[in-house]
Amino acid sequence: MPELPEVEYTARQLRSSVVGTTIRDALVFWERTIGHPELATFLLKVADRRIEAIRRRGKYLVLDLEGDLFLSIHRRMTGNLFLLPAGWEIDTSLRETDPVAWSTRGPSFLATSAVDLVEGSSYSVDLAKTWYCRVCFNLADGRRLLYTDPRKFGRIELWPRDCEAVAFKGVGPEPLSTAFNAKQLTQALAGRKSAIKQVLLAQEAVAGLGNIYADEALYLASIHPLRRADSLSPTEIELLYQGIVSVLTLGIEHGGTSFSGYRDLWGEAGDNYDHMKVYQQDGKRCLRCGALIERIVLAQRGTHFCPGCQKLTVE
DNA sequence: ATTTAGACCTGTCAGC
DNA sequence: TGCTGACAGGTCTAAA
Repeated sequence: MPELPEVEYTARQLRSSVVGTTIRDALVFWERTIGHPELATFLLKVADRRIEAIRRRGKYLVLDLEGDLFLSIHRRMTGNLFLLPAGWEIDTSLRETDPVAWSTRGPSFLATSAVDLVEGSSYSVDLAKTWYCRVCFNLADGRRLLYTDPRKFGRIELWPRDCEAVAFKGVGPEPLSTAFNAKQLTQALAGRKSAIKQVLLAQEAVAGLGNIYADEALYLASIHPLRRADSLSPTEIELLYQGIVSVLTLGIEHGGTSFSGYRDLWGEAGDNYDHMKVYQQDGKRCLRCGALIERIVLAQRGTHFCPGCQKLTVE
Protein backbone atom coordinates (compact mmCIF):
# COMPACT_ATOMS: atom_id res chain seq x y z
CA MET A 1 0.00 0.00 0.00
CA PRO A 2 2.09 2.87 1.07
CA GLU A 3 4.94 3.83 -1.15
CA LEU A 4 7.68 6.28 -0.31
CA PRO A 5 5.47 9.41 -0.06
CA GLU A 6 2.97 7.80 2.29
CA VAL A 7 5.74 6.43 4.51
CA GLU A 8 7.55 9.76 4.50
CA TYR A 9 4.38 11.64 5.37
CA THR A 10 3.68 9.33 8.30
CA ALA A 11 7.32 9.59 9.41
CA ARG A 12 7.08 13.39 9.55
CA GLN A 13 3.89 13.20 11.59
CA LEU A 14 5.40 10.70 13.99
CA ARG A 15 8.55 12.78 14.33
CA SER A 16 6.59 15.74 15.60
CA SER A 17 4.40 13.71 17.94
CA VAL A 18 6.19 10.77 19.55
CA VAL A 19 9.93 11.46 19.64
CA GLY A 20 10.94 11.50 23.28
CA THR A 21 7.99 9.34 24.32
CA THR A 22 8.55 5.92 25.84
CA ILE A 23 6.96 2.72 24.55
CA ARG A 24 5.62 1.10 27.71
CA ASP A 25 4.78 -2.21 26.05
CA ALA A 26 3.32 -3.80 22.94
CA LEU A 27 0.23 -5.92 22.39
CA VAL A 28 0.32 -8.25 19.41
CA PHE A 29 -2.96 -9.54 17.97
CA TRP A 30 -1.56 -11.24 14.87
CA GLU A 31 1.74 -12.97 15.57
CA ARG A 32 3.04 -13.12 12.03
CA THR A 33 3.11 -9.35 11.87
CA ILE A 34 6.23 -9.55 14.01
CA GLY A 35 8.92 -10.62 11.59
CA HIS A 36 11.93 -10.46 13.91
CA PRO A 37 12.89 -11.46 16.52
CA GLU A 38 10.51 -14.17 17.71
CA LEU A 39 7.52 -12.78 19.56
CA ALA A 40 8.55 -13.27 23.21
CA THR A 41 11.91 -11.64 22.63
CA PHE A 42 10.32 -8.82 20.65
CA LEU A 43 7.86 -8.05 23.47
CA LEU A 44 10.58 -8.14 26.07
CA LYS A 45 13.01 -5.95 24.19
CA VAL A 46 10.58 -3.30 22.95
CA ALA A 47 9.13 -2.57 26.39
CA ASP A 48 10.17 0.57 28.26
CA ARG A 49 12.18 1.99 25.38
CA ARG A 50 12.34 5.68 24.64
CA ILE A 51 11.73 6.67 21.01
CA GLU A 52 14.81 8.67 20.08
CA ALA A 53 14.25 9.43 16.41
CA ILE A 54 12.06 8.64 13.39
CA ARG A 55 13.50 7.82 9.99
CA ARG A 56 12.48 6.32 6.68
CA ARG A 57 14.41 3.90 4.51
CA GLY A 58 12.69 3.18 1.20
CA LYS A 59 9.23 2.03 2.20
CA TYR A 60 10.35 1.17 5.72
CA LEU A 61 9.37 3.42 8.59
CA VAL A 62 12.08 3.35 11.25
CA LEU A 63 11.77 4.17 14.93
CA ASP A 64 15.15 4.47 16.63
CA LEU A 65 14.87 3.29 20.21
CA GLU A 66 17.15 3.75 23.17
CA GLY A 67 19.70 1.01 23.67
CA ASP A 68 20.83 0.95 20.02
CA LEU A 69 17.72 -0.76 18.72
CA PHE A 70 15.35 0.19 15.94
CA LEU A 71 11.85 -0.82 14.98
CA SER A 72 11.24 -1.20 11.26
CA ILE A 73 7.69 -1.16 9.97
CA HIS A 74 6.84 -2.19 6.43
CA ARG A 75 3.15 -1.74 5.65
CA ARG A 76 3.08 -3.71 2.43
CA MET A 77 -0.40 -3.39 0.90
CA THR A 78 -2.89 -2.39 3.57
CA GLY A 79 -0.93 -1.45 6.67
CA ASN A 80 -1.63 1.82 8.46
CA LEU A 81 -0.44 3.59 11.56
CA PHE A 82 -2.76 5.55 13.81
CA LEU A 83 -1.95 7.55 16.88
CA LEU A 84 -4.83 7.11 19.28
CA PRO A 85 -5.22 9.77 22.00
CA ALA A 86 -5.33 8.72 25.62
CA GLY A 87 -8.74 7.71 26.86
CA TRP A 88 -9.70 4.82 24.60
CA GLU A 89 -9.93 1.27 25.81
CA ILE A 90 -9.09 -1.77 23.76
CA ASP A 91 -12.02 -4.18 23.61
CA THR A 92 -10.78 -7.74 23.21
CA SER A 93 -14.06 -9.44 24.10
CA LEU A 94 -14.38 -10.77 20.55
CA ARG A 95 -11.52 -13.13 21.30
CA GLU A 96 -13.83 -15.22 23.48
CA THR A 97 -17.20 -14.62 21.82
CA ASP A 98 -16.13 -15.22 18.21
CA PRO A 99 -12.57 -16.50 17.77
CA VAL A 100 -12.89 -16.73 13.98
CA ALA A 101 -13.96 -13.11 13.64
CA TRP A 102 -11.31 -12.13 16.17
CA SER A 103 -8.60 -13.66 14.01
CA THR A 104 -9.50 -11.49 11.05
CA ARG A 105 -10.70 -8.35 12.76
CA GLY A 106 -8.76 -8.08 15.98
CA PRO A 107 -9.86 -5.78 18.80
CA SER A 108 -12.20 -2.82 18.64
CA PHE A 109 -11.93 0.39 20.63
CA LEU A 110 -14.22 1.93 23.20
CA ALA A 111 -14.29 5.37 24.71
CA THR A 112 -13.83 5.25 28.46
CA SER A 113 -16.20 7.22 30.67
CA ALA A 114 -13.38 9.66 31.27
CA VAL A 115 -13.05 10.52 27.60
CA ASP A 116 -14.24 13.86 26.31
CA LEU A 117 -16.61 12.61 23.62
CA VAL A 118 -16.41 15.82 21.64
CA GLU A 119 -12.71 15.39 21.35
CA GLY A 120 -13.18 11.74 20.53
CA SER A 121 -15.71 12.27 17.78
CA SER A 122 -13.69 15.01 16.14
CA TYR A 123 -10.74 12.72 15.86
CA SER A 124 -10.46 11.54 12.27
CA VAL A 125 -9.73 7.91 12.97
CA ASP A 126 -12.95 6.10 12.25
CA LEU A 127 -12.99 3.70 15.15
CA ALA A 128 -15.09 1.25 13.18
CA LYS A 129 -12.24 1.14 10.68
CA THR A 130 -9.53 0.71 13.27
CA TRP A 131 -10.55 -2.90 13.41
CA TYR A 132 -7.88 -5.07 11.88
CA CYS A 133 -5.52 -3.78 14.54
CA ARG A 134 -2.56 -6.19 14.55
CA VAL A 135 -0.19 -4.50 16.97
CA CYS A 136 -0.73 -1.84 19.62
CA PHE A 137 2.17 0.06 21.16
CA ASN A 138 1.11 1.52 24.49
CA LEU A 139 2.96 4.75 25.10
CA ALA A 140 3.88 5.86 28.59
CA ASP A 141 1.64 8.95 28.32
CA GLY A 142 -1.50 6.92 27.60
CA ARG A 143 -1.55 7.35 23.85
CA ARG A 144 -1.43 4.27 21.66
CA LEU A 145 0.33 3.75 18.37
CA LEU A 146 -1.85 1.32 16.41
CA TYR A 147 -0.69 -0.79 13.53
CA THR A 148 -3.70 -1.88 11.48
CA ASP A 149 -3.54 -4.17 8.49
CA PRO A 150 -6.58 -6.02 7.07
CA ARG A 151 -4.55 -8.24 4.77
CA LYS A 152 -1.84 -9.00 7.34
CA PHE A 153 1.01 -8.62 4.82
CA GLY A 154 2.89 -5.96 6.75
CA ARG A 155 5.80 -6.73 9.02
CA ILE A 156 7.25 -5.10 12.12
CA GLU A 157 10.77 -5.99 13.17
CA LEU A 158 13.15 -5.05 15.96
CA TRP A 159 16.86 -4.99 15.20
CA PRO A 160 20.11 -3.89 16.80
CA ARG A 161 21.38 -0.75 15.15
CA ASP A 162 24.34 -2.52 13.56
CA CYS A 163 22.02 -4.86 11.62
CA GLU A 164 20.72 -2.33 9.10
CA ALA A 165 22.36 -4.19 6.25
CA VAL A 166 20.25 -7.23 7.09
CA ALA A 167 17.06 -5.37 7.94
CA PHE A 168 17.10 -3.36 4.71
CA LYS A 169 18.63 -5.94 2.41
CA GLY A 170 18.09 -5.14 -1.24
CA VAL A 171 16.91 -1.58 -0.68
CA GLY A 172 18.63 0.70 -3.16
CA PRO A 173 19.51 4.41 -3.10
CA GLU A 174 17.14 6.98 -1.67
CA PRO A 175 15.64 8.92 -4.60
CA LEU A 176 15.12 12.11 -2.60
CA SER A 177 18.66 12.15 -1.27
CA THR A 178 21.01 14.73 -2.78
CA ALA A 179 23.35 11.85 -3.53
CA PHE A 180 20.85 10.41 -6.01
CA ASN A 181 21.14 11.62 -9.60
CA ALA A 182 20.79 10.56 -13.22
CA LYS A 183 24.32 9.20 -13.28
CA GLN A 184 23.58 6.85 -10.41
CA LEU A 185 20.36 5.78 -12.11
CA THR A 186 22.27 5.13 -15.33
CA GLN A 187 24.64 2.77 -13.52
CA ALA A 188 21.77 1.02 -11.77
CA LEU A 189 19.95 0.37 -15.07
CA ALA A 190 23.01 -0.78 -17.01
CA GLY A 191 22.78 -4.39 -18.08
CA ARG A 192 19.23 -4.80 -16.81
CA LYS A 193 17.28 -6.60 -19.49
CA SER A 194 13.93 -6.56 -17.69
CA ALA A 195 11.15 -4.11 -18.37
CA ILE A 196 11.92 -0.73 -16.87
CA LYS A 197 8.83 -0.84 -14.69
CA GLN A 198 9.85 -4.16 -13.16
CA VAL A 199 13.27 -2.76 -12.39
CA LEU A 200 11.72 0.25 -10.70
CA LEU A 201 9.45 -1.98 -8.61
CA ALA A 202 12.36 -4.21 -7.52
CA GLN A 203 13.71 -1.51 -5.11
CA GLU A 204 17.35 -2.22 -5.94
CA ALA A 205 17.98 0.41 -8.59
CA VAL A 206 16.07 3.00 -6.59
CA ALA A 207 14.13 2.64 -3.34
CA GLY A 208 10.56 3.57 -2.56
CA LEU A 209 8.67 3.35 -5.84
CA GLY A 210 5.60 1.12 -5.97
CA ASN A 211 2.89 0.53 -8.52
CA ILE A 212 1.39 4.02 -8.40
CA TYR A 213 4.51 6.15 -8.52
CA ALA A 214 6.31 3.88 -11.00
CA ASP A 215 3.47 4.33 -13.51
CA GLU A 216 3.34 8.07 -12.86
CA ALA A 217 7.10 8.55 -13.14
CA LEU A 218 7.26 6.64 -16.42
CA TYR A 219 4.43 8.75 -17.77
CA LEU A 220 6.21 11.99 -16.85
CA ALA A 221 9.31 10.71 -18.62
CA SER A 222 7.29 9.50 -21.64
CA ILE A 223 8.77 6.01 -21.33
CA HIS A 224 6.76 2.87 -22.08
CA PRO A 225 6.72 0.57 -19.01
CA LEU A 226 7.77 -2.43 -21.14
CA ARG A 227 10.95 -0.81 -22.45
CA ARG A 228 14.07 -2.77 -21.59
CA ALA A 229 15.80 -0.97 -18.75
CA ASP A 230 19.18 -1.02 -20.50
CA SER A 231 17.72 0.46 -23.67
CA LEU A 232 16.96 3.91 -22.27
CA SER A 233 18.88 6.82 -23.78
CA PRO A 234 20.77 9.28 -21.55
CA THR A 235 18.01 11.81 -22.23
CA GLU A 236 15.33 9.34 -21.18
CA ILE A 237 17.19 8.43 -18.00
CA GLU A 238 17.51 12.10 -17.14
CA LEU A 239 13.76 12.53 -17.69
CA LEU A 240 13.05 9.43 -15.63
CA TYR A 241 15.23 10.71 -12.81
CA GLN A 242 13.35 14.01 -12.84
CA GLY A 243 10.02 12.21 -13.09
CA ILE A 244 10.78 10.03 -10.07
CA VAL A 245 11.81 12.98 -7.92
CA SER A 246 8.80 14.96 -9.12
CA VAL A 247 6.08 12.38 -8.47
CA LEU A 248 7.49 11.47 -5.07
CA THR A 249 7.87 15.08 -3.96
CA LEU A 250 4.36 15.96 -5.11
CA GLY A 251 3.01 12.82 -3.46
CA ILE A 252 4.42 13.94 -0.13
CA GLU A 253 3.11 17.48 -0.59
CA HIS A 254 -0.37 16.12 -1.25
CA GLY A 255 -0.30 13.96 1.86
CA GLY A 256 -0.03 10.67 -0.03
CA THR A 257 -2.29 8.75 -2.37
CA SER A 258 -5.52 7.40 -0.82
CA PHE A 259 -7.97 5.57 -3.01
CA SER A 260 -9.34 3.25 -0.37
CA GLY A 261 -7.17 2.24 2.54
CA TYR A 262 -4.32 4.64 3.17
CA ARG A 263 -4.78 7.15 5.97
CA ASP A 264 -2.27 9.27 7.81
CA LEU A 265 -1.44 9.16 11.51
CA TRP A 266 -4.64 11.05 12.35
CA GLY A 267 -6.88 9.07 10.03
CA GLU A 268 -6.95 11.66 7.24
CA ALA A 269 -6.88 10.64 3.58
CA GLY A 270 -4.27 12.18 1.28
CA ASP A 271 -5.14 14.21 -1.83
CA ASN A 272 -2.66 12.77 -4.29
CA TYR A 273 -5.16 10.45 -5.97
CA ASP A 274 -6.76 13.55 -7.47
CA HIS A 275 -3.48 14.23 -9.27
CA MET A 276 -3.02 10.88 -11.01
CA LYS A 277 -2.12 11.23 -14.69
CA VAL A 278 -2.28 7.54 -15.65
CA TYR A 279 -2.61 5.33 -12.58
CA GLN A 280 -6.11 3.81 -12.68
CA GLN A 281 -7.02 6.38 -15.33
CA ASP A 282 -7.51 3.83 -18.13
CA GLY A 283 -10.23 4.86 -20.51
CA LYS A 284 -9.65 8.54 -19.81
CA ARG A 285 -7.88 10.93 -22.12
CA CYS A 286 -4.19 11.70 -21.75
CA LEU A 287 -3.71 15.29 -20.60
CA ARG A 288 -0.76 15.69 -22.97
CA CYS A 289 -1.87 14.12 -26.24
CA GLY A 290 -5.51 13.16 -25.83
CA ALA A 291 -5.01 9.46 -26.48
CA LEU A 292 -6.90 6.98 -24.32
CA ILE A 293 -4.95 5.74 -21.30
CA GLU A 294 -4.45 1.98 -21.42
CA ARG A 295 -4.11 -0.71 -18.81
CA ILE A 296 -1.99 -3.80 -19.28
CA VAL A 297 -0.71 -6.44 -16.88
CA LEU A 298 3.05 -6.47 -16.35
CA ALA A 299 4.59 -8.86 -13.83
CA GLN A 300 1.11 -9.47 -12.42
CA ARG A 301 0.65 -5.80 -11.67
CA GLY A 302 -1.87 -3.50 -13.28
CA THR A 303 0.13 -1.07 -15.39
CA HIS A 304 -1.19 2.19 -16.81
CA PHE A 305 0.29 4.30 -19.56
CA CYS A 306 -0.50 6.54 -22.49
CA PRO A 307 0.04 4.78 -25.83
CA GLY A 308 0.29 8.19 -27.48
CA CYS A 309 3.25 9.57 -25.55
CA GLN A 310 4.86 6.41 -24.18
CA LYS A 311 5.97 4.54 -27.30
CA LEU A 312 7.49 1.06 -27.14
CA THR A 313 9.37 1.32 -30.40
CA VAL A 314 11.35 4.22 -31.83
CA GLU A 315 9.96 5.46 -35.10
C1' DA B 1 20.59 -16.66 -14.25
C1' DT B 2 16.39 -14.78 -14.97
C1' DT B 3 11.48 -14.88 -15.47
C1' DT B 4 7.08 -16.36 -13.58
C1' DA B 5 3.53 -18.30 -10.94
C1' DG B 6 2.16 -19.00 -6.29
C1' DA B 7 1.81 -17.73 -1.47
C1' DC B 8 0.55 -14.71 2.03
C1' DC B 9 -4.59 -12.37 3.38
C1' DT B 10 -9.12 -9.88 3.24
C1' DG B 11 -12.30 -6.62 1.22
C1' DT B 12 -14.84 -4.65 -2.56
C1' DC B 13 -17.04 -4.34 -6.77
C1' DA B 14 -18.89 -5.78 -11.33
C1' DG B 15 -21.53 -9.14 -13.58
C1' DC B 16 -24.65 -12.99 -13.81
C1' DT C 1 -30.09 -11.65 -2.92
C1' DG C 2 -26.22 -14.85 -3.53
C1' DC C 3 -22.31 -16.58 -5.97
C1' DT C 4 -17.90 -16.06 -8.80
C1' DG C 5 -14.05 -13.94 -10.45
C1' DA C 6 -11.02 -10.04 -10.88
C1' DC C 7 -8.48 -6.87 -8.56
C1' DA C 8 -6.06 -4.02 -4.77
C1' DG C 9 -0.25 1.21 -2.46
C1' DG C 10 4.17 -5.49 -1.78
C1' DT C 11 7.60 -8.80 -1.38
C1' DC C 12 9.39 -13.48 -0.78
C1' DT C 13 10.12 -18.20 -2.53
C1' DA C 14 9.80 -22.22 -5.29
C1' DA C 15 9.46 -23.98 -9.75
C1' DA C 16 10.23 -23.65 -14.73
